[in-house]
Amino acid sequence: MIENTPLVRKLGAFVALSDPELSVLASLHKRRRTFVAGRDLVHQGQSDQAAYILASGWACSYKLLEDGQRQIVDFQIPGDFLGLRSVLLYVSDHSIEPVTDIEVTEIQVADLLDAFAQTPRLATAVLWAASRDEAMVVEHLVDVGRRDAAERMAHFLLELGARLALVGLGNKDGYACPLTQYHLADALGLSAVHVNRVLRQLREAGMITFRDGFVAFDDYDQLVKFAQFDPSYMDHKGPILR
Amino acid sequence: MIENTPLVRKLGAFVALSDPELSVLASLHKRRRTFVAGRDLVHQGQSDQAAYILASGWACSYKLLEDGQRQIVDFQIPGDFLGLRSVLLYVSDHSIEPVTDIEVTEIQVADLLDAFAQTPRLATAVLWAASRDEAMVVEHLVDVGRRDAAERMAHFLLELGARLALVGLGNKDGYACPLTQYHLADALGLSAVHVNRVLRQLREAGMITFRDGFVAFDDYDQLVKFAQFDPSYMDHKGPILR
DNA sequence: ATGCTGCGCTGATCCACATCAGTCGTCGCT
DNA sequence: AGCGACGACTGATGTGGATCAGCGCAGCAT
Repeated sequence: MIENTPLVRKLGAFVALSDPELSVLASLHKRRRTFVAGRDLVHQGQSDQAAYILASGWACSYKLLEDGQRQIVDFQIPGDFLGLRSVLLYVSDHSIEPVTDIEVTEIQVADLLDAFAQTPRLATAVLWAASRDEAMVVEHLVDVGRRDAAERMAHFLLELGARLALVGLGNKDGYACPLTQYHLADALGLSAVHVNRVLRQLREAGMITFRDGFVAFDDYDQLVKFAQFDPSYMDHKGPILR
Repeated sequence: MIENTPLVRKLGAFVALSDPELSVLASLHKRRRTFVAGRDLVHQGQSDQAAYILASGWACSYKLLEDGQRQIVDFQIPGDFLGLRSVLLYVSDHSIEPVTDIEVTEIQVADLLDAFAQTPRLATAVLWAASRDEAMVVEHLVDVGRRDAAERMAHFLLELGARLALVGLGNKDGYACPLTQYHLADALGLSAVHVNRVLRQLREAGMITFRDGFVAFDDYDQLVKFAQFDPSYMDHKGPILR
């Protein structure tokens, strides 16, 4: 029996993968590595040959500006690719930092591309996963461009919750969240001070509590309404492509 | 001889495609269609089976919020896919509006996926193109999240110029640009009023002139420095994968 | 010739959010 | 027990950019 990794679960939501396809996928899982929180895996500008799949823990990808500001682009949770884009574009346009200690499996790109030749449906599945990642970045862009601080925070925490729920790490009550307020600030284009204020507002409004590494949805429905959150694009019940 | 479309030129920058591969690609180009400026091709929430490749003209993809605000996510220029993500995710999470009258060729997704099976390198090339699009959205996110209005405008217009230069529609002097100040406002998360002010500042600083449907880089080097623009990620001289 | 509409442009006012300058509580270390 | 590091938290002050209100000009229709 082929192991049920977070990645397999994720891709399986899009294409129904056959046993041979699953075994090709499993054969990609090479060297297992661990990284400690805070020490970058990938640096902006670095050329690398390997990508990773996150097995446990959280990471974030970000871009640094010359003046020292940073913008966190996305957080990665178990089952997500790390640095796939860096490898495809040959030079990394961003850095990746583990938020917690993390475990990953390394993938050689050459192997991945070979696998596409053997099982084209895998290529389709990976393309789908990449599209899904892009959709997340797009939603994040809307957050930062067009929502005020409170809506932005609410929407962002809801979306993170929806993603975590997909891999069994959260539900409508909340989820464990190792992020600091500084992470939220860098992700949402706010100052840490303002993040704190906004979190207090949301807490006092009875909608959400962010405390002690845990996000609690105190009133999920009100929150969804307030943030204009539309979870439809992650609502697939089964594989789209059979 | 296989025709040299903008798409072929773009994908060719990443993978050196063989003649059989090129002919598979050419066979995808089905029905040719035109759309008039301002009338949406794709609506948020719509489920569709076809994607398009833009042959001429400009389009933009955007998301609408309930309160009527909109965030333009990206502009598409000749050679770019339209609605590929919509199709892969099955439901479109965004709308697409032609900025000018446009010509497109329609692609059935089923055909595209079949083509992957015949020529896996094509799958790799499309995955690369999708990654490149994502990189652009990421850069856009950094613009909106962490740059002030003037830097944001400068960086954005530079990036657009770099993309257009890749397909022969611009150079370091400038490019033809059909966007209104409202488009810029919706893309950059600013009000149209402020866009106008910022454009005046940049013009008076002798860096860039946006006027009469034309963007002129008055002092390219100063502009690059001011915007902290790093064009490296579009600097490929030839195919990466042979 | 006379509006009308779309786009570019401008000054005045206001508010959301950044910045500054701290306090407090909780760890882990010596 | 004492110290330093870190994260959460707060009020005072300043500012970038939105909003409002309005003008000028072109192209187009009547």
